[in-house]
Amino acid sequence: MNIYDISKRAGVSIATVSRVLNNSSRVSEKTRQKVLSVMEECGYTPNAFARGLGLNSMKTIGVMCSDSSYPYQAKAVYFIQQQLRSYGYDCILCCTGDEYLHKKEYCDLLLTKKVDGIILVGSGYISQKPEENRFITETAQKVPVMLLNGHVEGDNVYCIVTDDERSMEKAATYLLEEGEGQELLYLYNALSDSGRRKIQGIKKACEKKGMDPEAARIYYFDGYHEDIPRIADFLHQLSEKGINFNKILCSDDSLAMGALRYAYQEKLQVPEKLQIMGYGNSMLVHCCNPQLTSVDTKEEIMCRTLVDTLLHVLDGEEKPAIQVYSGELMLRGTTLSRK
Amino acid sequence: MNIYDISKRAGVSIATVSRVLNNSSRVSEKTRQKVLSVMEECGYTPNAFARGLGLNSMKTIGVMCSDSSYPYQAKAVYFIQQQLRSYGYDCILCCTGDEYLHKKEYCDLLLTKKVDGIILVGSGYISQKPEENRFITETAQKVPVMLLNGHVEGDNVYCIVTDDERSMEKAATYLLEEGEGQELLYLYNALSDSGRRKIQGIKKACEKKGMDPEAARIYYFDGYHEDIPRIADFLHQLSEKGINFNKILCSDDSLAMGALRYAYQEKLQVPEKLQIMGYGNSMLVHCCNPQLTSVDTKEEIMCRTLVDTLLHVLDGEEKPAIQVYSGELMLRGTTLSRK
DNA sequence: ATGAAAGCGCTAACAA
DNA sequence: TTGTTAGCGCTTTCAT
Repeated sequence: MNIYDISKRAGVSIATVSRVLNNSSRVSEKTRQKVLSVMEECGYTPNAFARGLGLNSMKTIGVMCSDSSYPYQAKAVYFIQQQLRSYGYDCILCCTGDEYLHKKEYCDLLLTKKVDGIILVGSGYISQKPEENRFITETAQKVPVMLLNGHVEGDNVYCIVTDDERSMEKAATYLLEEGEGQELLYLYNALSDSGRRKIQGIKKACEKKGMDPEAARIYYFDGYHEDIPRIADFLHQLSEKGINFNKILCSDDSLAMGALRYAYQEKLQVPEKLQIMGYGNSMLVHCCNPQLTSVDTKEEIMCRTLVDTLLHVLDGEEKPAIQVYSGELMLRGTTLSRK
Repeated sequence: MNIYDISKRAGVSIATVSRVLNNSSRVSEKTRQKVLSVMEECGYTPNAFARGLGLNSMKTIGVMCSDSSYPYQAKAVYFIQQQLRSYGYDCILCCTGDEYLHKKEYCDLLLTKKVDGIILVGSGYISQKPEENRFITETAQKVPVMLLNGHVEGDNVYCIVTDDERSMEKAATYLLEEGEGQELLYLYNALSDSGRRKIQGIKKACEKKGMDPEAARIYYFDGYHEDIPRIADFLHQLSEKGINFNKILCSDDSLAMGALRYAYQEKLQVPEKLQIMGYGNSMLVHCCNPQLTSVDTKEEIMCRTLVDTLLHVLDGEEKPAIQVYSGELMLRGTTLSRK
């Protein structure tokens, strides 16, 4: 069943059928109805490949992330997919891992598949080495590239980012001001673009409190973010080494889960003896006792904006290259509350 | 840049170029090298749409799930995507929600997009009403349909399932045998196919212990699985109503998080006063104190098997219609350990 | 408003 | 082993 069959049965030419298919206005209402009813009768659906060949688009967007099972990315992928569908677009999902070459290869793969645009989820796609970001601007010469939480300058590249530096600065400032002492430890496990911005925020907060930002207790946990027991161990080792802290700020809620486990193992009361703060405001904040203070990064609205922006760009409209959202501190039981 | 350009520059016909593209053995090594080098030079990649039109396939698989941000589904989608890619296939992700019509519509949409196969993630795709499962068998007349944790009979439908009934029976039996009394409460929040099998397992365990399976304390939490505070409230209300329990078995780890919150709010010591068991063995098991006893459902191996099976089917091989995996009890701190 | 016909870039049957 | 050629099912230009 193809366009010829329909045209015969409807007593028109294939051109007319095609026009109906593409909602052209240059078809009389009468013939349009006739053609539509024949299509209905036959249960006809146009061949997507042939259509793609003619239109040079199959209305699909490539969505890349390092690992879509990570809570943040999982949410992002979900929101993006939903929003794309509302515009009639589908998404091809690619989990690239963290290696530069894989990222680049997947990008090329998606171009080969002739997607209409590419979305990079997470700041892991931005490197400090400019040459490792070139694949993004190069890709953008073919299709619009959208970055969620990453920033790179280039034609046809659009960035939707959280103001991680300011958000982390706010979070750290809060902790430094609450409770006794300023033994703040910052724990992170991603060396990404946003990871670096977060660290800047921490240092800024320290500086403003008259502390030496270079002496800030900033530690990198080199392991899988879901490996809660190892995170706890890591903190234990730091403490064994004589590093003092009574406040832990984490780059991610799951790291904070490790911090809570550490507190439990060491029988440190939270928040009296140890304050803990996460980042992301994921479902994990409710999975612990007391509940976790965290920073809400407005993920859903960011994803919707990202997709809206992309679709406007595909429509040829002008759009801002960067759109920044601010994080919001969600105070809960793992931190002391302001008197 | 197309196949004609390449053929001209390489001094061969387009048929030969096409053969090289498709790894045909009917090309001399010399011309193959010549053609390949020209392709390389020109940075040529074949047009995927034209290729799809000719081959009637673009090597894409449709992956449907209700909400890819739910931890179980997020993991499944990730494993499936990775395994598909290792075979050179890509996946189009669709989040359908729970409504029957949406599921059916997405299925049709994927067929329209001419995917080579469809994977349904989660038992939510199976209804008790046979007419609501018909879209699956109908779809299977066009492309192979794979079910992860759902079971339906039909040509070209392949099911990879956890033995939820036996697994839940094992879990419930364990709880009934440990500690004082048999006040076991079963909490679930999905009325899906596997949800029903789990309940059967609970009843069976009760029966074998000489209890009336119809009197079993089986409760449905009608809410979002991530809404931990509401789950805790729900348990509180049950207890207010005079329903006694000192053991809670949950259909899902996130429900168990709610149970732990409840215990915390009521100051019930876990596991001494209240034993809690989850299902799924997700990262959440490490996010609480004590750590959560749960049932490991072998998600990764199931997903790999699913994709392997699909690819063999696409190759025309014969494959079993059902493959069943057993769950494994992972004992941790929220349950009493066997003496 | 409608139709004829020339692509789009590839595959594959058939011929050589 | 290689080339010729007829599709695949659609879009779109150019007539009418």
